[in-house]
Amino acid sequence: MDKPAVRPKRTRIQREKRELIGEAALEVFSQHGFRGSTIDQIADAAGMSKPNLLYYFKNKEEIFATLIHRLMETWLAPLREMDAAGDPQTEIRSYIRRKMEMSRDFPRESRLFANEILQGAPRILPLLEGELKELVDEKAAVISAWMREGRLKKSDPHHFIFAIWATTQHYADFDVQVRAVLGGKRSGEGRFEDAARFLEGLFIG
Amino acid sequence: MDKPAVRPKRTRIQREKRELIGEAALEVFSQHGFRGSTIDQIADAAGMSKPNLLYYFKNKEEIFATLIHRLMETWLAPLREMDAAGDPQTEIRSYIRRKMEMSRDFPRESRLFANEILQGAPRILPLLEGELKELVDEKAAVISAWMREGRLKKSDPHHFIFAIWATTQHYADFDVQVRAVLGGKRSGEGRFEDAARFLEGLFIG
DNA sequence: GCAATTTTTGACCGTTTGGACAAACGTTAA
DNA sequence: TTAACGTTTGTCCAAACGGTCAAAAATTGC
Repeated sequence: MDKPAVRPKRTRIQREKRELIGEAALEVFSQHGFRGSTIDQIADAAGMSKPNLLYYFKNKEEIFATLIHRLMETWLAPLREMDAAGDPQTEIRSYIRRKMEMSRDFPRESRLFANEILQGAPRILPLLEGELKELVDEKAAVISAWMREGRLKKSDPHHFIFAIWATTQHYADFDVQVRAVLGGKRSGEGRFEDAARFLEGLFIG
Repeated sequence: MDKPAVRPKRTRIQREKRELIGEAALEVFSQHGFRGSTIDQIADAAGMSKPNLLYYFKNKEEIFATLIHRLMETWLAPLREMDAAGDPQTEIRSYIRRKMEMSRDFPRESRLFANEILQGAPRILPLLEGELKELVDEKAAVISAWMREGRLKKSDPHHFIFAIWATTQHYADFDVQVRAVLGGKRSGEGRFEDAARFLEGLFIG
């Protein structure tokens, strides 16, 4: 209905600059949230002037929307990879590993996403109710089958998936708290490894 | 050092109005975050004019700080109640229940807290590194003892606690997503009950 | 009833912010 | 050389915002 009829043709510079702005915006937005970030901050982080930035994105909203929509793909990839034909334990373990790696390697993306959901998901609610729900329902069915076959401990598959999301993303979104509680000693980079091992035990063991 | 030397004496009206403002501010802050909220919005929600509100709180920051510090008490209470002398299974189950009830009954508080942590906990970092860390270390030791005695499945007690936080708070903080994924049918109020049962099975079963 | 005190408000101010715009600058190719 | 096109910037504006202030209104204590 209201999709962009034509994909705008972009020059090399436009592609590069939009990419550069996206990176800068991710940095800023993930730290201060949408309302807490200013176009000037993003422009500074991207090393350009505000009007110049607005030459590439028509407004602040569009920068944010572009970012979060691009992010959604990356975000769902690990769940997509879960293979019904594989071994349940291995599949779950891999899923947890991948999600944990994302928390470790892309904490800004995780926080950006968390922020959007916390505010009520104003920009991506349709995606959650559509694409995401479909994917989760599909994978929940897979997990459910595994449970019926006695290859995985029985429980509610939807809440099972929620629990994996919650626990893995916790290490990105609540990182400050995790580090504060673990204290200097154990809050080195090893904490992600420890957490991953713990979660495997929790969800599989 | 820099503590308020004297607790300011407050009239009945001051106590009532500060309470009223707190309630309004919780509503607004939990929806839009600190920077996304305006004093006018809070004043409106409290049914008073902006200057009037600023007669009770010297600025926006003070409203927020008051809220979040008051919240911390409530937030830690359930963990405080965990009793080393009790039965491990019962204690863990009660803890999960209480945390789940808080997500159901005080989602605004949960989101306010999540927001603060996401932004790097600028106002409560000392509390996290002090009071919270001490409490968690203490309870982790209790859990650890239970595990050593073979009364609870062995795992890392700190990550065990994190996992309970993450999963229970998920149902408040990511409520929109949970409801979107569960869809109309199963996203009624029963979802908290379902989740609580699932989590008991996960952490105890 | 009245003076002292507390509470409330309208008007106001300086700053920040998102965004517009036209003019300048740079690049390319006929 | 010059026309065409893409890129960059300085300047500007209106709205939103946090916060002040003096004065009016309400309440309280005697």
